[in-house]
Amino acid sequence: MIITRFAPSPTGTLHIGGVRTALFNYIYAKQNNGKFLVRIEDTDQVRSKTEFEENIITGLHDMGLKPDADPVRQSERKHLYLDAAHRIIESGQGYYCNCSTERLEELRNAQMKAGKKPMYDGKCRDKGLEKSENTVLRLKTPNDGEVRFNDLVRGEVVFNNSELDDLILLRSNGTPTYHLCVVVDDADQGVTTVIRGEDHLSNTPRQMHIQQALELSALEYAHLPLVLGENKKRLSKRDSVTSLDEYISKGYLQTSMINMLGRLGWSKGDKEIFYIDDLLKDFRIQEVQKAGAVFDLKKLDWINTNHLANLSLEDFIIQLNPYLDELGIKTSNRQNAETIIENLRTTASTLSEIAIDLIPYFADIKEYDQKSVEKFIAGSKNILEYVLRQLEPLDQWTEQALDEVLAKCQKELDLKTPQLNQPIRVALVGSVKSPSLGLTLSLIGKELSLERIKKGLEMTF
RNA sequence: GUCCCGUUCGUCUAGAGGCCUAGGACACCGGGUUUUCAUCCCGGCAACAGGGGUUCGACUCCCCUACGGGAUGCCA
Repeated sequence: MIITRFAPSPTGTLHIGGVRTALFNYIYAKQNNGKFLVRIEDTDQVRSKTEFEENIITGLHDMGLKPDADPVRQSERKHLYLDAAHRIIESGQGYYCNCSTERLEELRNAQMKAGKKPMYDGKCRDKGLEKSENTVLRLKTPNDGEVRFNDLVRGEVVFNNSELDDLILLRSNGTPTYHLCVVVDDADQGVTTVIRGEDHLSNTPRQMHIQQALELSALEYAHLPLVLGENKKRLSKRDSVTSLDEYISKGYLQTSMINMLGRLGWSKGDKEIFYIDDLLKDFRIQEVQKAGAVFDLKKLDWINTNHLANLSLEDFIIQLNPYLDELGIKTSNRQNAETIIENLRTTASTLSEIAIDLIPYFADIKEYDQKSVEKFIAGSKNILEYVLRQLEPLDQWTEQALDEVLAKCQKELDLKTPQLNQPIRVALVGSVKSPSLGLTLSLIGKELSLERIKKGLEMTF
């Protein structure tokens, strides 16, 4: 059975690159009737925070990437790593080293100066030192030969052992390092396929050596190209929005994020809109691009517009509600709330912006667009007064009736449509953004419409 | 510095030696529909990093250079 895993370290919130890695792991597992696991790599006690761990777990949950077992924490499995380290010592494949960090530093500098690759020179390799307070445990890495593996996205990858040094397995304080933990955990959890970021590519041969020392079977690998920011550099908080929760709070749908991330670095014909089921059916990890891919916010907007449009009204409202709540908007005070939302649902590409556009229909206008006021209201006293007089006696406040009144006004005042409509529109919603005028009036209702027009009148001269 | 990986329109990509006058999508620009906005429709702009090979023929294969990224930690 195929078992994949997503192994984040809780040193920050879940970012979109991580979501993509998790997504691909999830898809690959599901496509093979396998399991998708989550492992929290929290061995860095200084930087790891439980709040980040929670953020990651809820983020995965929000994305619908449900693990097939409860997440495990490396901090709770130390005994496994120490056990493994012990076996490596016993089998003579590791050794204690007491080289000081100063010596290592000097060594590195000297090697770089000489134009060589910096690596540990194996000074303590055959000394047979005993464990003591200032010794680390190193792995005896083969000096020659090569490691090769077949990467699902890159094809065959080869590393010369001569490029690899004896890496540290146990720190002098006795704690295990990342490489040991990863290898031990993957084996313990029965992981068969490691799908991770390209930044781990050169870690792979090291980990394979640990596997060999532990007599573990080799794994299948897929190294994903990195998600890049607009500057073509690795996505960083400095220059772009990286955190999943920021996208969620801006009002991008879960399905849009999945679509965007799944389509990033991969394609299927001319298709652009994918839901998780489409990905499960068509995605092939072998088809993902080898080069890094820029995360394009404009494209995300477009994708979200499409996903929003595909929602039923009922689902749309369910998705929208939290954003309305966020603005303190109550839709319960209007019996035609659904109709309003139905007619305004395409005003923007994110739920948070749509919620903002809905303010005039459910609450007081927060602010009038000054330009529109100057352009359309300021000099329209006569128009507004006239329309107000025509509207006041109207009993049938329906779109059709309103359109008729409007048409009549236009004829009698001898105005072009926008000349009549725009001033009224701005008075009604505070900007030039609204559905057709008759509809807008009917949505807002008689009482409030008249009130707004009177208020508009106060802005004229 | 050294090692590894990568390089098609601004962006995501199609392209596995002749199908390429390099296709699609987003963005952008123009036009149309719409009383405004959004939607929608039509059209346009725009790329094989550079140089050498191999071949009758190269975006596709090989080499070099350039550029970008990653690794080089008692971080993960």
